[in-house]
Amino acid sequence: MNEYDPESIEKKWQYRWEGSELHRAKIDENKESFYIIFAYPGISGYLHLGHMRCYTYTDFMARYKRMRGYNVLFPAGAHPTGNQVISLAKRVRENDPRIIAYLKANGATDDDISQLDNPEGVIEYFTQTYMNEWKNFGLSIDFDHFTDTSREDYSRFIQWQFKKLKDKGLLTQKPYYAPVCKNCGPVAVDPSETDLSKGGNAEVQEYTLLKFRFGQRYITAATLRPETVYGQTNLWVDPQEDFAVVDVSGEEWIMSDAAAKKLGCQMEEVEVVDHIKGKEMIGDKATAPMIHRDIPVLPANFTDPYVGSGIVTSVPSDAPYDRIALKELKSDGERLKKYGLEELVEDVEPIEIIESKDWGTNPAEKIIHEMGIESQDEVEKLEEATQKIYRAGFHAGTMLNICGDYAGMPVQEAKDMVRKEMIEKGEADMFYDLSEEVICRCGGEVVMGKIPDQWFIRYSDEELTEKSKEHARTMNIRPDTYANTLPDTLEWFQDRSCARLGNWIGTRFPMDDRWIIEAIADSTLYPAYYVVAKYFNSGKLNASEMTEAFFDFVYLGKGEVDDVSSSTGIDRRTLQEIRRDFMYWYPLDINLGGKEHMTVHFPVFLMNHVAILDRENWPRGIMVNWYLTMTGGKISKSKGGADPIPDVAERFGIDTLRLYYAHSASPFVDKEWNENEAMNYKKRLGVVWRTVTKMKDTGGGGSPVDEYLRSRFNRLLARSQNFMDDYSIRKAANVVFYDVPAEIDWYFKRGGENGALLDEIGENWVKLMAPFTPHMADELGEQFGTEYVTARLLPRVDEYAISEIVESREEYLKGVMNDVKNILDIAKVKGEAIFIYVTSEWKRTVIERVLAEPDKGMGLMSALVDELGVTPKKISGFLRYVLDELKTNREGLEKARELNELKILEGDKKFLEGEFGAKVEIYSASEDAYDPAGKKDKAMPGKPAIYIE
RNA sequence: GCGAGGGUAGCCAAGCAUGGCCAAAGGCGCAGGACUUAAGAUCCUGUCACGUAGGUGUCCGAGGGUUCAAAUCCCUUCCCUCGCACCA
Repeated sequence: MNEYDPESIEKKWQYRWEGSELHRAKIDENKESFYIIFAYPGISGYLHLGHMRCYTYTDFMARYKRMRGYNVLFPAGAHPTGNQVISLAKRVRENDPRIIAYLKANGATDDDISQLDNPEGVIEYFTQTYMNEWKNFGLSIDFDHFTDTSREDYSRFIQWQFKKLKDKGLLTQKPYYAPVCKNCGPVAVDPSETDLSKGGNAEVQEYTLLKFRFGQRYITAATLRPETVYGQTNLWVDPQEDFAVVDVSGEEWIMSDAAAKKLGCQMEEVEVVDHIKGKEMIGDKATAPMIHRDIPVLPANFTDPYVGSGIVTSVPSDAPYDRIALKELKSDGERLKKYGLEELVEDVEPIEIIESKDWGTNPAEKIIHEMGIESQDEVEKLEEATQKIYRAGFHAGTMLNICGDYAGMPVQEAKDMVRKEMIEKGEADMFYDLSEEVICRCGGEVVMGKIPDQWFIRYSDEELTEKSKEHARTMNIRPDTYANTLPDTLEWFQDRSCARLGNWIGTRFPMDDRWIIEAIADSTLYPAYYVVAKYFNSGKLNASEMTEAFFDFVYLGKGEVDDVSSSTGIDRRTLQEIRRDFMYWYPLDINLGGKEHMTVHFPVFLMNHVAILDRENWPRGIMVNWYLTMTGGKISKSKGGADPIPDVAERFGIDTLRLYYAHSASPFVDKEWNENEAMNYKKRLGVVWRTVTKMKDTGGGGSPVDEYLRSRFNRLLARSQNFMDDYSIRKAANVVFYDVPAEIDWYFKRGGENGALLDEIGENWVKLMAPFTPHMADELGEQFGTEYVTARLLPRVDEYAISEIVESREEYLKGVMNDVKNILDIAKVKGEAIFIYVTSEWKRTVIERVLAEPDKGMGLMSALVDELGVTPKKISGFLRYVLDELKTNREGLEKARELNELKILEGDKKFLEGEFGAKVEIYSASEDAYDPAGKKDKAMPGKPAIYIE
């Protein structure tokens, strides 16, 4: 027969599947439905092998369930919501050489590229590309249900969803602070974010802006540690700097110009009315918040106008910077004199406020001493010291007695309470900033801005949270670790902003069309929409007909069909058909997605279902897959680093890649892509191919090993199905592609050649392969005379074929062969003749008696001595051994008891002689036989004695 | 920081829930052989150490403990990876 040629096979079958109805889901009330999706991809570039891992797992399950008799719906879609598509189009329009090279490397033609200079073109091109790649991977997707989130019909659905959320009181508006670009509006600050040109690693800092009364004005100082206000001793101001005087709702606040600008984005009515030089403030006093003490303003040069307010409140007990600056100042006579501070500085000493186990009550002093810090210019060391003290203080610190109402309280608790009290009393305010400079792709600066009327979905709602948690516990969630953590995640899940102002792709907010619904929020309930999308795609529905009444009827069963029909213009039959479709396919059985979704998509996916749909339609399962990585990091669409899929597919073959996904690692660990390993899977498929070929070409008669193969195959068949039912994809693939062929090899080795049996098992084996390597399976199936093995049912386990005794016979034989090999290895004998002595019958009798009365122990001795006619010494020795074995290996004893060893070995004498190229003689230890080394007595049931010469 | 997961032989990777046929599956790599050749082949054998008889010793990040018995259970400790919200 022919050689394994993946390329031609895969093309052939993909073409045939495409022309068939095999993957189209049709309602069949006689079949149980199984509805599975993968989390659809956002459109930001080409798919890579990491995505395909997730999609392929979905296909394994879809194909497996189909072959187990379920009616499977497996749709797909794409998610262009957001600004990735817009920015990609913009870069193409600007002829960005990097993006052009990326597109070309992935096979885009000049024609394609010319189409990509506008968002619509990008969406069109990539949705087509994705669909092609899915088809090329042999995914059994029903494309009749395809949708993407930029389409008008999808928007109709999302608007309905948000109306429902509004009706349930789950939408709310409140102020929100977020990174914004002046030109582009809100932006995400994230290392993988393509819309930033700088500062992706920045973190949002939540400062408390302390207000120090300073005459008619206030000096402001921003701190991350509001609880340390009890230890304030002075303020630090850079005498070289100029500061702005800002009018904030009638009060005058002093801060750096940069801070004033930032504050302007976070508060209304902020206006710079004056300026003041830093040195003008030096030596004066200001009244500190909370402690209401007058503290001096002292000169320092470590302050930074771009951090906080540019002015620092000094807590020398807990802040290494402050401690060292104070020391330096005190010993700098010249400077003290210059500003006339000699007396003022005398009383400024650290005030102990917090105690922690590791750092005592004066941590700053301790750490600068330990780290040998001598100057405020040693920035790196000081940053490290600050971090250390901050962590220790926050987690292990306790407020000391001096801290008023908060004395004795852990720092963790005191922190928020102190801040709250000061804000309520008007002595402080919130101030948000980014930890480093962030620049938008457009070149504009990104700052923290206040959005006063941000829309949120109220995921904090108690009833919703409780219902979702309760339901999550009943769901089928893989892996188990996620099943355990999901309820907790739901618990801490807070309100989440769900819309944004400005221009990007998405659905207009139905209550206020200045807003566009955000990307996480418009992709929670979409499995419900796939069902409807089919009717839109086929032209049976148009978007304008998708009214609130329509969706209410389809998803909630609300309203009379006649009313809905007349209000929407959709005919009754279509309405009823869609409703029936929805009720047939829903609920969703599995939502499969990458681990990045664990704290993002999956919780909101679940909560929106619970919030909006009836209980019977809440999702049943979630499966999370881990990443495929490339040396070091996760593969990223935005950063490239992954080979274009068509190239890889051509080199390895699709079935190879599919087997690689299935078998090289469990779905629940990260896996590093390894070409060498992938190559080995290609070889493995070659081996499988040849084995099947050999099975088909062998046509002999029956033999005793037939029973064994039948037993083993059925056992493995059952095992593989148990694994698949348990989502243990890797284990199932291991059985199918390694364990089964190993048994078939053994069968051939033992001289098996039963043509009918091999045909039967061969075809059944091919069916087992089908979910994993469908192209190869259909090709091999066809050679057995079955068209579309992938569309058949998996074979049923024949329980009667499974036989312990038949299998243990072969195990026994393997054991004996292993012992012989062992001896041949170590004992340097020629191995021309092998003598095997099977145990004496009396030993078997001892085992019988022990198994019959296991509690009697050595008490069995006297009866045995009478009965067996063997010397008591031999009996007691063996009995002791058996009693010992009984504790650890009862099963082994039971098996040994049942074997007719002599018969097995006699039957396979020729085989053994062939294997070892030696003469084999078999005796019972009870008979008188050639035994020059006195081995006979060593024979045990299940383990014969062996002598070789 | 918060939360989760993990460290098993040269590498990848099972096993751990339910302690005992666990020197620890399987794959890769490596070595030797067979075959016969240009194929990224295939097949067999070996691959912790020692051992001229199927055995013994040591071993599952490190250190303790429980137990007749620990890769598996408990405690301590070191190291690694990942997710953390307006990014999909």
